[in-house]
Amino acid sequence: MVKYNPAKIEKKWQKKWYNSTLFKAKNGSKAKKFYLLVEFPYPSGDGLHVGHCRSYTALDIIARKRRMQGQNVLFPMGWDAFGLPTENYAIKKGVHPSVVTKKNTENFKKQMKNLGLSFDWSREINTTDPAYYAWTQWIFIKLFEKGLAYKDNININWCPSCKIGLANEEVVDGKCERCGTKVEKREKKQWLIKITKYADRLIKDLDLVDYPERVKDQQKNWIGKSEGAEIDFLLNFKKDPKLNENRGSRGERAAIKVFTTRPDTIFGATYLVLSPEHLWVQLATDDNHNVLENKEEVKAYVQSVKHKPEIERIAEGKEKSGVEIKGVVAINPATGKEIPLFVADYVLAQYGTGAIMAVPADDKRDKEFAETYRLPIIENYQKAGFEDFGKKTVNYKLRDWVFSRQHYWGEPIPMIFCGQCGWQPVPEKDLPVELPKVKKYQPTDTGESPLSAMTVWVKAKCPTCKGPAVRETDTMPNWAGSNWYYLAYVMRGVSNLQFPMAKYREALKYWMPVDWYNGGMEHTTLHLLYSRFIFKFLWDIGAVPQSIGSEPYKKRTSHGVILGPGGVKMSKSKGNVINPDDVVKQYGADTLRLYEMFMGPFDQMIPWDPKGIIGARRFIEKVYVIAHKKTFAKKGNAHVNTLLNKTIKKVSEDIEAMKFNTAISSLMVLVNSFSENLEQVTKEHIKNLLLLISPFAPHITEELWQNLKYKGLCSAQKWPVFDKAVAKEERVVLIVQINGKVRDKQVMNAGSSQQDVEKIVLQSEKIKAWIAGKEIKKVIFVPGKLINIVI
RNA sequence: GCCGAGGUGGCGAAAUUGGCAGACGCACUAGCCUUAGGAGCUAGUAUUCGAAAGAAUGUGAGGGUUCAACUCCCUCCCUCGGCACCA
Repeated sequence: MVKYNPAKIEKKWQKKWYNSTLFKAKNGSKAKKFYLLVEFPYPSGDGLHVGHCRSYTALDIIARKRRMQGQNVLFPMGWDAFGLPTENYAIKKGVHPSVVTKKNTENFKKQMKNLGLSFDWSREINTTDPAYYAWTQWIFIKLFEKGLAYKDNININWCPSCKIGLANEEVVDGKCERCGTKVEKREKKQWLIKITKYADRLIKDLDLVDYPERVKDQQKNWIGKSEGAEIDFLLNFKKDPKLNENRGSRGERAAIKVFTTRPDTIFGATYLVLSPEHLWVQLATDDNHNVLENKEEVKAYVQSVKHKPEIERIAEGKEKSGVEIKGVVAINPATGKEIPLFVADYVLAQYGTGAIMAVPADDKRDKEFAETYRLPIIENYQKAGFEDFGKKTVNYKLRDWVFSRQHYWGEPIPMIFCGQCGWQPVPEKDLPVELPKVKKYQPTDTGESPLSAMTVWVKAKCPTCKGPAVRETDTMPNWAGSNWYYLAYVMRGVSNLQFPMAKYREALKYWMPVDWYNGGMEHTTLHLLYSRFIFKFLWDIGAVPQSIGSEPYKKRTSHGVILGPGGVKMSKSKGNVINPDDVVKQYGADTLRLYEMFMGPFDQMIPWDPKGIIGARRFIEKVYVIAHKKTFAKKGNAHVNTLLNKTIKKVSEDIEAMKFNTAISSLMVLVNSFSENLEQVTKEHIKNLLLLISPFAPHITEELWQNLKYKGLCSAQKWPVFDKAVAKEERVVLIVQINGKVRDKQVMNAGSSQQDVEKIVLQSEKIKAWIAGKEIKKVIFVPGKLINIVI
């Protein structure tokens, strides 16, 4: 017998597959469509990670099985290639980022092919391809046209090391997600996208999709909807009582508006707190006003907060700080009593109205503050009706999405600024706005994008008045390209992403929405939320057909992270990174695939066990030996027949439920049983075994399929069908319990009645000994399973 | 603090309309085979007692429901993930 040589076998079959149309999705096919998507990678210089292999293999198994079941499967792959590591590498080595990207994507693709992944490479996409980002820019323009993209001077999270503005999502523990440097506050004009306008729908429409509960919960939590009321607290100016006579244009008195989710606690409100950034505080402390008794003190406090880094402001266990605003008091509308005003940084400017009514008896933070500043705490106060005071309103934690980056390696924001006409979008016919070649990729010290140094490129004509104008030099964040990539795969099946959108209507109608989308939990409040939002927007403006619904992904699953041996995180610095190339070289791709699927539950974090992988290799070799047996039985062993049928059911169901570990374990049980009953194994048995294993270990099964002189590719065969009649066991082991404890086992016919079972059981010596001298109180009988005698 | 997931042998784990706890794999032990083994084959492997048959105990802790609980209910502890001065 020839020895199992994965290196040779695997190359051979990969060549056959990738030169065929086996993995190609067919536009307009009558077969049931199945759009299976796995998050496309950022092609880093490190190459594929074993974690990539795990989720790709998992979905590959599903894709292969569904194809065998006759479905028209779209299983595409591409590259999310804009990003900082590539840019940093380019800066260091002086190579253009596009050159680095090309090298990296080629390596990734080669590695994926080495694993035998059944991607439809004819639809490959790359977010850095100008034909691709023309659309990313087009979407931005649509957002602008609908008033959902705007430029505003905001306090941004600034990483002094990367010299880049960060979105809230990119700040972890007050530090830059990428480099770990402490994030500072910096005021800067930035493009923002109004995702907040979609907050409510992004929560509500979660009811329409099949996502894991933890994903839904995390998104809801992140959006953070809370219902409450806005209540006006009238002001009483003590220092300058004349102001109390002043009325606004509609005759109203000056008041502070607060937001609360508990208007019923208003009788317990003993003071108000305004955030340092509150507009009223700014006005009251400016040069034109003189209503406060301690203007300088308040001003100094506001200044001190402004320069405090974010981490210090939110530091855990930090004592609350603030100052009283003297010379003005507020009137509690419920009690009519005067209460003091404070400015304190524990109240956030961005949330609600930037001001709160403090109820120290009911709120932990207010209590802390009240205790520090010796403010009255009313323990037992009258509860108000929810709607007795104020106006009902809703607030969200979600903020608008900061969409500007001061970097080179990203999509240029397709906007032109004209002194006469203001911000104007680049006309569609001029898309894409291509990234110009620059000499230096470094961000500038002023925080401007490197593109700003390209004076020739920056100069532009205003699309509206044709006067002199300048281009926007900021680029988009690296989430921009992945907002719509699931549409790009569909479009690639029609043309190479040419305009206009109308071209793709039929294809989109056929393929969308994505039937099953797998990705990482770390994207739940980032990419997954962003892309849902952008899809809803495109749906709203009719860019995609209405018939496909307002959610891009029908079903979402997520994979667990692979940890290094011993359960620690894999990282270069710890030196515990497993390189899939090495594993393929040593054991073969089929072994790697099997092991990664067998190591544990797919959605769970799991440590790599360098020894464990040998089990997967042994399994393949066992199959190899069995399939090379010289003669086959004519008639199969009844037990083996039954087991095979049960395994067909188990494997089919387990693949759909992503219980790959138990699917493989049942295949191992089957193979072990084949080995034990080798004389009674038929060719048909082996054929079915190969079909069942083929999605998991596609190379070896092709080879054995060919050796057995079967026609065509194993991967192109029909998936075996479970036969209920054959799967039925005739003889079963019946458990005999006394008082709920197992005392005996009896083999008998599956359909035996209680009387028959009792007769047999009561004759057994073991049972006789147990019941001797005792009275039988009760007998519980579960047909085909168990009998329990209570004595 | 809030939300979510989880806790089972030496290790990864399996078992859910409540019905044999530990399937499958790794590791380990003994034996066989081999010039050799980091290869292969056979047997064993939760704990305690026992030569064995067998018995008792056992799924984070404690209580409860039930003929029967890893599974359901109550109280508590621990680990991991996410969010967090969001009023």
